[in-house]
Amino acid sequence: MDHRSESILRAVIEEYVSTAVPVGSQALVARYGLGVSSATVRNILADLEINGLLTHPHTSAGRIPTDAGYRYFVESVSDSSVLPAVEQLMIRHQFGQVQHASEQWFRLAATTLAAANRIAGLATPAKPRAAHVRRIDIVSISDRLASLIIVFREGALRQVLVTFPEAVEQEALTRAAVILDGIMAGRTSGDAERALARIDGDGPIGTLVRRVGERVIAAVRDYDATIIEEVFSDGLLHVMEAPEFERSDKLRRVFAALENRAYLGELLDRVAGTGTVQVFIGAENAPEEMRDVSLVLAPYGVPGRAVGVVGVLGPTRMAYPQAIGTVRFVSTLMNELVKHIDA
Amino acid sequence: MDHRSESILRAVIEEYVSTAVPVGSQALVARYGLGVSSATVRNILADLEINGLLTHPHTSAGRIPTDAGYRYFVESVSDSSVLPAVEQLMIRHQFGQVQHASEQWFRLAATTLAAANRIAGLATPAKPRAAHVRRIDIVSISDRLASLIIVFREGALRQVLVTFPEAVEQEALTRAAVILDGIMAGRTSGDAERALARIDGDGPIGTLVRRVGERVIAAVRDYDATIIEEVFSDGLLHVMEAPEFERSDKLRRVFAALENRAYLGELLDRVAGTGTVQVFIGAENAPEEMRDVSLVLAPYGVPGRAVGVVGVLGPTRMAYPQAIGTVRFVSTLMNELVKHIDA
DNA sequence: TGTTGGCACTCGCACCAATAGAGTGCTAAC
DNA sequence: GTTAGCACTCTATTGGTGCGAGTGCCAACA
Repeated sequence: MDHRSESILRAVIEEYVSTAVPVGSQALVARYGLGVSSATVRNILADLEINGLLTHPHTSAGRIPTDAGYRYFVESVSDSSVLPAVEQLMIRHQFGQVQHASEQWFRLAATTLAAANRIAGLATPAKPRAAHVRRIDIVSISDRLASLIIVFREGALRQVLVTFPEAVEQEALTRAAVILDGIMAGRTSGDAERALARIDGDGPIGTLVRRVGERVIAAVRDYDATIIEEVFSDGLLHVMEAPEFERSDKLRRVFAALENRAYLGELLDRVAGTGTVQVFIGAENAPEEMRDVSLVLAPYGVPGRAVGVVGVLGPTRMAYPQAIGTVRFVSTLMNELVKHIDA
Repeated sequence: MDHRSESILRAVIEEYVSTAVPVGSQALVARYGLGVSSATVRNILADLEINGLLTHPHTSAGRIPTDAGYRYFVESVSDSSVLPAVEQLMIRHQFGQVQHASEQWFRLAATTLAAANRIAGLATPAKPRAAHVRRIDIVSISDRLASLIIVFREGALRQVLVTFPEAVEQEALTRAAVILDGIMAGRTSGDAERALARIDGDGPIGTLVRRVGERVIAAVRDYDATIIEEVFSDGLLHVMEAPEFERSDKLRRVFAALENRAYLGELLDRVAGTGTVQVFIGAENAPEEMRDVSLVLAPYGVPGRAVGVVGVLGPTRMAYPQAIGTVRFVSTLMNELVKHIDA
């Protein structure tokens, strides 16, 4: 494509992203020093429309970018979008504050992305395909009730209540925990199950170990089966403020679609496969409800082991370069953080 | 107040709650067999308006309830609103499914309340004023990094990362954990701090215990300082669908006010003090942004120890009797659940 | 051949007036 | 105390009008 056409497309997108108003030929020559008359710009706009990069709400309105237009734009700038050093420093500082509270990382990632782009920020904890148990602990709560705590190698934690048919002492629980810890630490659910099957001994401890062991395996399997453990999000209000969603129920459907995590899980797979920032624009999203929003997502974590995703969600009319820059930066930060844990 | 006036007020509220349209005298006589003419009803409506229970959007419109009208209505019915047995059974069944996963209780409570009332459901975990440590565990992650896990008597869990200046073996960590567990179990942050101060011994284990102990105390203090640990919510979409919020930004402000937990913390205090279902209608809410919504809240937990709150948030035009019934029921369920844990 | 000024044309939007309809408040009769 | 009747008020809707923004096209020009 023509260099001039390209810069006009760029100008249209820039203008439309910031004003949300269809942009006409006169506005372009007035606000962007193009060195040509509005008539020439009109011809070029018409060409861009024929090529499917722009469209018209109605005959006498200015142009707005199509999904394909945004796509072309994103392809042409994505590599060059780097976050300014000042902002990098600010974000890095915030993450420094919470580096010891791992459950806060995701919340902060979502909040940071939301605040930096004034749209919705998303983050999911890194989750492995097959979790490895790192530690098992059992805490007595009352005679017949105990709390089983499973720590995964990837840093996640699960707490399960276990009831017993008769009273069990903490001491017995501790011994059972030590045994289970011994046979299950470092194992996946399948390995742990096989190891548990080899345990024999009919004494009370043996029974206890088997009973609790089954619960451990069930919990690990359950964790494995969960595609996305949790979606931390922030700044959904920002998206509500966008004029395209102000008086419509489209956004409600987007939220509803987001609560069902199937699509996000699918995207996670695709993003994890590439290992870099990916942009999904409007109708490129499979679910009907997502056709009016765009997602900018990046994976983090250790490929092949635990992987999570961070990103933003906003109207297709979104400042893509900035979004790509912040998402890329936050994903590298998250990478640094989880690298230490998933050793 | 007159019995007839009261039943007309009731009819106005019932009608307005279900239609969201100001209700006129003719609609009342047509749909509710009042046995009087519309002119009589008009006189009564005028009286109710003088008493401040109803109001007028404009001269030629029907009546809508004021906050005071809802308040009067709620006072007159709140005791009698009990959830039908069928619904009780369904909800009880759902809670049965997750009885072993305590972190899911709050999520389920919010979801249940939202679904049953088609408005937003809220739930906060029960949190004590001064937390007691039940168990301390330390899991080595790498040479100089470990995960410190604190289990509170009330069932909550905190995970903190701890770094060390030099390499530390898991064995040393385990010994430190046993010592810390011994001196801190059953203690509040203050007690634990005093107990830690009495520990001496300059050996590597002593240093380790002090180092980790400080982190434990910081974490417990941090937990104590948190008024509300987390607000689980569901069904905010339902509220967005209400016609009064469909094309306005009021709801955005409500959400924003809710994210700042100060007001919810204040309400928690007030609700916990009474021990029963409380209703906060429209302008009875202190924050400006909350003037257009009502809250129906109930405490659960052990008064004086850990207390949490469950409830619903919706437009002032809300089916109060049903909301009160479900909130009361869910709070008793939550009571049963936590009773076992906070022993 | 590409660029430009000019101009007719289209369409949305804001504005205005007229009208229908819902509902009230008041009065007089029962 | 209740009711029918009626004038009155206010909203929401409808249809018509004019304005302005912006396009598309054409003819002239470099």
